[in-house]
Amino acid sequence: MSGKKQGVTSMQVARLAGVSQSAVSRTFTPGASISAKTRRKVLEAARKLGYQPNAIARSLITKRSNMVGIVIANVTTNPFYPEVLDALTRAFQERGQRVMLFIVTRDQNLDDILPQLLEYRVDGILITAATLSSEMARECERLGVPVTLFNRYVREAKASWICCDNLEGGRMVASFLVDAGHRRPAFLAGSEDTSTSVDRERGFFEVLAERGLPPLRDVGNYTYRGAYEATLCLMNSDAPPDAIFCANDIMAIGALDAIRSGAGLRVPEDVSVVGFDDIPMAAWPSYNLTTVRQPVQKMIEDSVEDLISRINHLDQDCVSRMIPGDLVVRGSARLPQGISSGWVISRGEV
Amino acid sequence: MSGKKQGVTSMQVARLAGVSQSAVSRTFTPGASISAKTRRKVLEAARKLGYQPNAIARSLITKRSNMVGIVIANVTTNPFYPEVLDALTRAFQERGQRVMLFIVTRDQNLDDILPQLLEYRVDGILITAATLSSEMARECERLGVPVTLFNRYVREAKASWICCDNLEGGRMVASFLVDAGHRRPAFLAGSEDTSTSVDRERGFFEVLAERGLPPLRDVGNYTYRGAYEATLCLMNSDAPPDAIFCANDIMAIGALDAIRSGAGLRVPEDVSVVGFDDIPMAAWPSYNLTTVRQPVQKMIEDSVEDLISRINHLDQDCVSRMIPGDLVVRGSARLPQGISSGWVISRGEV
DNA sequence: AGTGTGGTTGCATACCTATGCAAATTTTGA
DNA sequence: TCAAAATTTGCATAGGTATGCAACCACACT
Repeated sequence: MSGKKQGVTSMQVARLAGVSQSAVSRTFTPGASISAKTRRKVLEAARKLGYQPNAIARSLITKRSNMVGIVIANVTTNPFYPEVLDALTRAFQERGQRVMLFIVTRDQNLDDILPQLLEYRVDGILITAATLSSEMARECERLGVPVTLFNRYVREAKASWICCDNLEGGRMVASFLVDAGHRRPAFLAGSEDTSTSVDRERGFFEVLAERGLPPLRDVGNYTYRGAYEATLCLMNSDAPPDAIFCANDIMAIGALDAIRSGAGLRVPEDVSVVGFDDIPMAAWPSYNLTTVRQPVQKMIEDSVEDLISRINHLDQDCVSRMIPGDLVVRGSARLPQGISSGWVISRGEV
Repeated sequence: MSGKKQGVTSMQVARLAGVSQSAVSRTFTPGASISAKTRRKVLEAARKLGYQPNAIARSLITKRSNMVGIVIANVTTNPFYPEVLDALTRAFQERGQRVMLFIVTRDQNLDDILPQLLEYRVDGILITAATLSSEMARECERLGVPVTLFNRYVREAKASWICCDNLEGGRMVASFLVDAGHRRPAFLAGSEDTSTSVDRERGFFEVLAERGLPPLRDVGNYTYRGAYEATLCLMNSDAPPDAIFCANDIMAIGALDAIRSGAGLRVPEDVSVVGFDDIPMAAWPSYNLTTVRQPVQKMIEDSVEDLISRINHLDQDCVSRMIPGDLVVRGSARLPQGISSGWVISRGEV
């Protein structure tokens, strides 16, 4: 604690400019009542002294920190989330909100994290790939801090959520595979305790059940390696699947590599592979992955819009929004009659 | 602006507990002089009211925000950086520093961004994959805000930097390839204006010049697709290279795919490929990439350590540290005599 | 000239907490 | 038991800004 930051204050600027501290404040407050002349004097003095308003002091008095908290998990394990973080952060930056970031491990308990955000009186909180206890939701509500969930949903808690329609996504893939003639499609789960994986699985098996097909499955823990090994295991079983639907793209890529290099089979001639997310890698020529595209841009826009809007109108209602994904048809899965590679199929078209 | 946050203040807690506001403050200030009995009364009252100290007000008076700014670029284009961001954020979290995040486009001008951090009186700033104008460096110094650069270095500016030894990394790769008998190794640059790419290239061509070999090169713009196309272009030229050293792993993977699927050649029999970073994908069986591993953990630790330490001792000197990377020998490049796949070669061993 | 009008300005205060200092209390030691 | 030492407590103030209010000013209009 040596050395001294001697910040320049509005008082010092006021003295140099020969005006009151109020005038300095008003100069830096858009829309405040200030004449062009004094404004000029203040700006001149501020420039000379290298003055910059103290956002901390401002927050204290306006009760608006202009900071939002972002809580995110899975940044390293799934390339989908860096994209999300990037887009979210930019969106908030553009709207004049600073971002206070917390990275948590998969579904780590947020009850230790949120208080750290609330301490700083963030104006709002956006939670991605993690979920919220109802006590914490109540706490945020009590403090008047709106919360928006991205890709998770909640029942009772007073919070908005914007979510890709994972159930319908799973259904689309199942229909697509069965229509293409597959009789033994398997599901490769991410982890048993994330709603995204669970919902994709449920939709998938719902349709298989309707078509009278058995529910094959294994777990890949959302990782390349986990999927690689699980796939080898599946393919070496007595009755191997003829198609694999993976809970995300990274696992689909792991499955694909396992089928080709590990098991020495061809994709999609011997086995079809379908993923979920549509990360940039999915389009790479060596994978050319058929997958469900999450409508990221739309989801981001809606989330940010909702949070900002509720920050400005604290009485506004929460939104609950399921956004459908599109099936992007590439080369890693056999095609049903009448569908060509390169198609993008939206919900209801199949 | 409707609805009211009526935050609970230390004053209200004090009244309920029948003590002074000072007592409340001291209860929440580690090491402050407070008896167990009053402490208990205060905590009880605080619990009843749902009180939580206001970090904003605290920052105002202590002149310590306990926030650090992280500025980062390339989060989406290079999987190396999400890893870095993740590790950095966790490290700061563990040390009780909140993270204020700014994501910028590649080498966007930071002169617009940093003032936004300084407004909030962050205790320190860490800059990754972007660089700092000397005016801004001076500004930060004037305000007593230490700055640390991660993977960039600066000459005159008063800032610490921790950087992978890119020059030496380039030299290692060149020696390795030439020793393996390559006569026409090419360099695939990231972008012309980032020091990482420039230094890797310089080290690479230094050694080639010493060995009397010509400097082949092209540019891949740090992306998979850019590398894919540039590689095809190289391989279709009159005198194609017999090895390609790429400025990062993502490009190396693009090059690899281009050589195999695009040009129909074998790796490493026809062409060797070497990358830089050692992202997780590099170890995937289908790529099995020989690459230079950046000592991420060490770099992270050093950076965070330096910044925190300089926050606590503002007069402390800045550090300038080049950390050597290791050559991780896998299967994408032909081997020199006496070296087997699976080796990790540190600087000086070749 | 007088009155009214709209725009500026400064004063004083509030935001919420931490902390130096002196007073008050408890603990220690003989 | 009493004085001295050690600990705890409350008072008052500071930190840097925004803003309601009343005073002020310039100007136009009658």
